[in-house]
Amino acid sequence: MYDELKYWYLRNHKLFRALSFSQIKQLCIITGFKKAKKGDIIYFSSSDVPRVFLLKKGNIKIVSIDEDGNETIKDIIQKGDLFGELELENDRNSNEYAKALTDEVAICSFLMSDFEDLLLRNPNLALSYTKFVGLKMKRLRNNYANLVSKDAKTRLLTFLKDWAERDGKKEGNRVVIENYLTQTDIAQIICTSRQTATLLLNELEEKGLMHYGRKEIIIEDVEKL
Amino acid sequence: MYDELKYWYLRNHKLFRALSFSQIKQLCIITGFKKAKKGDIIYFSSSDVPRVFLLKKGNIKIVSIDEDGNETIKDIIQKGDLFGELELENDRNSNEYAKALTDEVAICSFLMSDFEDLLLRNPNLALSYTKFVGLKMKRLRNNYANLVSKDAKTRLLTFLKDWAERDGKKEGNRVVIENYLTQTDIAQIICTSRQTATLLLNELEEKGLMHYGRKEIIIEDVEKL
DNA sequence: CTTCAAATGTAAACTACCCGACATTTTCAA
DNA sequence: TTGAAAATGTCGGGTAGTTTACATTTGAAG
Repeated sequence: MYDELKYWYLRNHKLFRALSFSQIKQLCIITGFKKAKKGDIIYFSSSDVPRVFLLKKGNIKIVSIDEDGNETIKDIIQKGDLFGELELENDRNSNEYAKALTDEVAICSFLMSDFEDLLLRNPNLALSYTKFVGLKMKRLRNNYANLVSKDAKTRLLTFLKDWAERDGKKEGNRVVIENYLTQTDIAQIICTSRQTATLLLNELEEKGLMHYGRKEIIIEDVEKL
Repeated sequence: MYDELKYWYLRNHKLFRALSFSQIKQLCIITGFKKAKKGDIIYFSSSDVPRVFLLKKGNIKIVSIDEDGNETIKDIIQKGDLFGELELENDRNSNEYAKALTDEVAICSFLMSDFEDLLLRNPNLALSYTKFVGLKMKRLRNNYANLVSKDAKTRLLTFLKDWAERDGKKEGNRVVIENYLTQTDIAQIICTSRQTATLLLNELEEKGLMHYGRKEIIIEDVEKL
């Protein structure tokens, strides 16, 4: 029954839809399964065997700590996303970990070596996977271009639009986003200081363009952002 | 004979080493081949069919222009690198082009669809390719982290070390790099203004740490950078 | 050998943003 | 309920780096 559940999770991912039952099974047998709640830390690039993870439910952030002890947000992972050693190269020296942003986070994982085997036996999957990684790369590129040429305000706006697009409930031009990020998180994502982020958010609020709440963010008109 | 040459180029790339002659041939038949000299512009994300490119010889930079007409260097491609629509997704709306940085640039290309076919028929290649893309992604990530948390001076040093590592001729701790970049290029790569880059380079020169010349760059002691 | 455009050097004014410092509010566990 | 920690709000000084503006040097084409 537990196995059935895990099967369902994978089966429902567009990447794995093309697989046969036995192929899924092959992954599933070795699959790890983990639940977490808000604030929990999930290590994955630690002493363990390299794994690929699939976020089944909730939201998490990938954080890395540099020599000086500064936290940097590397990525925000949403339901249905794959993460971990996507490069299929184990990379021991990066000290990254994941942190649950919402309650009820569910993650399943499989061994990288098993995944590789599966890719080898399933060229179609390999191709899909490559495209998937490519997509991630494109997103990263966009962020990069943004960071380089735009100021903090523009970056915030871009981020908000993006977030609304990906995660918001639309009602015409009005968008409501379930907010699982603090202003500090947002600041880190758009690469600015917390104070600047706060300032800019309040500025938007005063202009009546959006409302920032700890539980949800309401954008009155996405077009006007 | 011409075909033989192209075959050799591909054959010599680590990515394609595992392929049989006929498989290479499959790619090669449709392969485009192009030569360029310094300053030439090579369009690739234009009206044409989507392609994957392999830089056989020389160095090029990938540049994109944003709405305001600002040039941004997206990537520096070196001999042996694949580039183009690596995501295997054709992306019409990005106006990027490549520009030759050295004389005697040679590029071969193949149709994306052919490449996909090949990947489908050759799971091993698909896996290698995925890892290759992953590596690119990791590099991009590093740049990103650098840009976020370090100042211009550190970024310049990191870039120089990196360049020396990848492209320099070492004689002990002394490294000579063939210089195909202008200071403007370097500035764009490390995301700062030309003036700042000039300033920093001259600062390093005064300290006797390196010599910047238009033809070559000499780093007296990489360790001390 | 000229000429002209591109590359490099230099300096001052200006500014977006960081950083430290603190007040206020909210949340949550004890 | 209450107290402490985390999140948010606000302010001003300091500064790295941009921008503008111009001078000088280099190299390649005619």
